[in-house]
Amino acid sequence: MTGKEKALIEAKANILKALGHPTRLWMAERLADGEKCVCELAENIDADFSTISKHLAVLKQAGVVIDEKRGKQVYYRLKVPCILNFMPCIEAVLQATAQKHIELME
Amino acid sequence: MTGKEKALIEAKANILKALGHPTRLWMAERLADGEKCVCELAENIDADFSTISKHLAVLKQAGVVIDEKRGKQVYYRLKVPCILNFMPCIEAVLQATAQKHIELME
DNA sequence: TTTATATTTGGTCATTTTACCATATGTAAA
DNA sequence: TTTACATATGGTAAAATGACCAAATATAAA
Repeated sequence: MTGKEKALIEAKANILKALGHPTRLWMAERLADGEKCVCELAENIDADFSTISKHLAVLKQAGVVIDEKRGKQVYYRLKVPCILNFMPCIEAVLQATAQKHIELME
Repeated sequence: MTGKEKALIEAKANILKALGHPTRLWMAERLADGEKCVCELAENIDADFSTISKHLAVLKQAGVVIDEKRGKQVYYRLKVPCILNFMPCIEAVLQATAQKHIELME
């Protein structure tokens, strides 16, 4: 594996890792239907505001979202919406894993 | 968010997290063109065998791969191949993040 | 059987991650 | 300009992760 290939794999893994946390994945899914300010994203998450802010920073650093400050608020949106096209497949994995998760999908 | 929704998000995040490590992502991509035994996967990875084995265990636990022992060897394969359909989009994210990564994609 | 090969498991340690609190920063409203 | 609001940042402690080594297990070959 060349250095370039290695760097590429690392960059890709980094994106998946960013999405690999329940809070961050939830926020990314929320952004599927358009931008939201931090306060809107925070509404349904039971965590400190600082925690939420840091999760958003991780998504931003990974290139999954971009932010824009407008007035007092900061709006986040998906940078590349296809990100979420993946979800049906992820759910297929869960289906295939049956037993343990099948009831989640009903 | 109901308990069920929370559990679902956690399960999905867990799959993404499993793929969110360079070694594991690399192995998953390797499996795209069919099953491989651990020894084959290990060939191009510079890490202890025990480390590789543990990474495979993570992928297995997440439901990304399944294993089958045949003779002295254990063969792994993707459980739901669509997993890798995601990669073009991941690469699109890298493209969009330009500057820092653009040279990786040439 | 003994021995060699392939893979997994258990233990340990350094590093990373995540959550919270407190505090800082930027902007709009009073 | 104060003040209030929205968000980010720094610090810190607890938990999770990842890497290695040593040892266990399973199977095939001698």
